[in-house]
Amino acid sequence: MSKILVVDDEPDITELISLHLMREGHECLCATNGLQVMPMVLEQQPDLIVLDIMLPGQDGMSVFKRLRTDSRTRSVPVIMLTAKAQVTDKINGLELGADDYVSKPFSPRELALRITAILRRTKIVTHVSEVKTGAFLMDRKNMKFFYNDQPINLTTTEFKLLAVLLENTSAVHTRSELLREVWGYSDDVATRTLDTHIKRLREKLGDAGKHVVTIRGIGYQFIIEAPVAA
Amino acid sequence: MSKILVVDDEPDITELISLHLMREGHECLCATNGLQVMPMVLEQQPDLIVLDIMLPGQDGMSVFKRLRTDSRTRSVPVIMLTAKAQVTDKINGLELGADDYVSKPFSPRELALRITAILRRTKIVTHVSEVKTGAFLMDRKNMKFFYNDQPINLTTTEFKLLAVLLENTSAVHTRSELLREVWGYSDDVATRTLDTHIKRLREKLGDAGKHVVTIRGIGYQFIIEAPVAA
DNA sequence: CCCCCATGTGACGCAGTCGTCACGAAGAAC
DNA sequence: GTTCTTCGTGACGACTGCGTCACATGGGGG
Repeated sequence: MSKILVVDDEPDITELISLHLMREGHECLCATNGLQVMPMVLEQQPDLIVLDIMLPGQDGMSVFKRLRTDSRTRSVPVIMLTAKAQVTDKINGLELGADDYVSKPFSPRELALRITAILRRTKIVTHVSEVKTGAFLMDRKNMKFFYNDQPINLTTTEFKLLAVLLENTSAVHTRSELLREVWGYSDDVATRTLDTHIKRLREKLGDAGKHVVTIRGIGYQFIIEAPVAA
Repeated sequence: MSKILVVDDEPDITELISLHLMREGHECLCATNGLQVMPMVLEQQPDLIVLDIMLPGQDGMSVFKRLRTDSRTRSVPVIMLTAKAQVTDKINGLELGADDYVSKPFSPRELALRITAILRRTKIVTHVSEVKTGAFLMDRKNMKFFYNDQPINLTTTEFKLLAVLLENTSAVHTRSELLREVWGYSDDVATRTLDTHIKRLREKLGDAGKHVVTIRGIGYQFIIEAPVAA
């Protein structure tokens, strides 16, 4: 049940494709002119785009480049469609960052399956959200945290706090920033809760707790570089 | 700089592939027998697998099925490799959930680019911590969950449970799978904990609780399609 | 050297969450 | 319809995690 944008100027092809896509249970949008693409993508936010290279108004390749250079559309998967079956073109498309490449004449069933494959990947992989920072590994999916491959059991609040600190290890995170990010406080509140949780975090981190550095009068910072031993 | 497992029994092909992969800066592992695959994947945790359909010991298709039915390996992208270029085989592979399909003879450069395309997708999407599924929005970063933009307060366990269910809305999640994924139970345990948490989840979801469907004797499934009204 | 203030630390009570159990309801098999 | 199994549900006790407070510590400015 995904929203798919098909961009092609040949009515019989778009019809063929959308027929198959709808049969698979997808919602299907169509555009026939390259200039319509960006506005449509921004407005409709499709889950995937099928893009013909040959287009009137603006050729498909430059449409594709625009999609990939705009941060709002960069992550939308694109399958390229073309009549030229030469390997060089195929490589051009993939090289630019297309997710797949299908040459005409193509089996609409195969296209539909390739679409499904990419959509599945998009969804599955989203869950692989392990972020490694130095000897620290943050596994968002299982909400687990590892230091030198040793699992460390953190509570929800501790996990969030550490996540914010690890998000940027070169910046100092002010007290109000942390209170906002972790606790959702919008205005400055004088509370010792943050201090207590920093303490608990340091305790659980053991040796690694030294990486959590107090910036007096400002806030806290997670410093990766080996902290100066006491 | 990704780890890639190439499974093929033809030395010249594996050599060709690994040469190109290493040139692109990837780390390359090889297996020549289907039986080696599962252990290697579990131990090495490759980022992507290139799998030939024709293998001694165990044919590629059944290796692939095993990879896709085990939750520990389900999310690893697989590119299928085959000598049979017929469309039917192509469809077979994609249908089973391969991420791509390349027929011999193939351009090693094209294969490398397809690999890069899939890896790029894998990585880009990893950073998107918000996953939208139908009217449901799961925000892993802030560990928040929304239904029709209404925030729903979930506990850690409830969040994990729902995350696994939403991971694949087209599959039934068995009781043992859920107990393993959420609670970390490795062997089958007879417990009513799961039932209770399903109940609590349904309560908190309110109307949307209907999407959590019991598959009697098997487990549970999150079904997006509008549930049959009572 | 002294004082002030920011932070560290331990203790405490409340609220929320968890797992278990007993009982009832609902399917499935026959 | 009967029986057996599976699942839903409510209640309960134990435990964990949380925020607050009081007091200790320690750095910096005067």
